[in-house]
Amino acid sequence: MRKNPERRQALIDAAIEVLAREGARGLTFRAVDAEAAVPPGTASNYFANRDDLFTQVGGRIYERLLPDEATIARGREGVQDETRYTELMHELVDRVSAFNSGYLALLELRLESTRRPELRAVLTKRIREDIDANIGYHAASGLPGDSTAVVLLYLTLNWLIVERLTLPDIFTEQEIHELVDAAVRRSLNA
Amino acid sequence: MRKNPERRQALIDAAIEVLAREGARGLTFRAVDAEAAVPPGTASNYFANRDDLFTQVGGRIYERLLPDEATIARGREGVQDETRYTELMHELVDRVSAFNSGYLALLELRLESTRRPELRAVLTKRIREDIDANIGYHAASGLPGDSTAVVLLYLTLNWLIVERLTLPDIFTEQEIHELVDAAVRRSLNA
DNA sequence: AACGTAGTACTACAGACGGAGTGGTGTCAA
DNA sequence: TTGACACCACTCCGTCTGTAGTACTACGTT
Repeated sequence: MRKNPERRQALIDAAIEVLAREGARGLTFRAVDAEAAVPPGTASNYFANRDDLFTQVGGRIYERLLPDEATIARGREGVQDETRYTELMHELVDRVSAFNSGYLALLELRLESTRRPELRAVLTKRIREDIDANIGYHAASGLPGDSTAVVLLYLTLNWLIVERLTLPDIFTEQEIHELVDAAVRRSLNA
Repeated sequence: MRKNPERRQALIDAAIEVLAREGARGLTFRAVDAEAAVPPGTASNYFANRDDLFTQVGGRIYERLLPDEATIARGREGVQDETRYTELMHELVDRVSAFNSGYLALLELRLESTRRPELRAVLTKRIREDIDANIGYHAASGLPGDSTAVVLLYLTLNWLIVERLTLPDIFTEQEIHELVDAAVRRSLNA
């Protein structure tokens, strides 16, 4: 098991791209090597087996989907009114949709987690933490809406992103924009 | 291309189970033959190639997820008040969650459709029809809530099912029940 | 400055698996 | 007799995992 952290991270990021493009079964050592443009056999040195590969990707994927620290800080300061909150949600949906492969990879991991207990444990922990963090931020902002409202908004926006990424012809960009607006409004006026 | 419709249907239903269990890359002629307990080579006679197999499954999966005609008729008659509507939504979520493999298979198909234009076209058509039908039913029921409210409810319940099926430890059954209640209430009181 | 050692990058390969596709045989009914 | 179909056997091919082993590099020791 090799140690070089940059290389490991590069391999995991490559694995995310492979996951999104080829699906869970397509995530193989060879494919990761090729995507990361390293000699064949390298991934095999960094991950004990495919299970380990999935688990490590599951541990990292969420960090890549979340906004960076600066954005979070900026967001936390600025959320005082509904307009700003709505803007932030649009930003969220756009950012996640823009990191196309990241979100698709997460979906692949979710499906794969029905077959891999270790992966399921990692994902459950990460996502639980994210939901709790969102509830916390919202509570701190002082805006109306209890934790149920936050969770419902989380659910709605997630599937909206799924629709946008997997079947983009179901809703137009215009409709998606309006749906985000409506969802946020509903969440705050409950 | 063989014609026997019962056999074809049995093969497609077997394919749904394989999809849910093994993922999209695991959906092969061999696997379908084995799942349907027919001699190897049979699926290969019924589907021109893997693309065709995916497309035909995509055409059928939605029929299996939707309630049968009788239930729809019963539902359409009975939806006069919020209580009954809420009951129906619980039924919906439970029925879809119960046909576990069907829903997981649909998710696999969605992800696969990013790679297969024909499949994407079939799924887009089916799902568009379903959403429109839901909007129509709701409008006919006379209950409050416009089409946006129906779509938002659709989005929310979909991801709730995803959470329940892929990472069952995120929300307890109790929480899921309450979230369905809250989502329906919010949808009708907008 | 020469040498040794550890850690890592890279290569090569064995062994195995599984899939697509094809051709052929038997059977039954019109 | 002819045609549609179920069933079966077999081949070719690509790719995967896991491992063994070599090459390179950096660094510490003498």
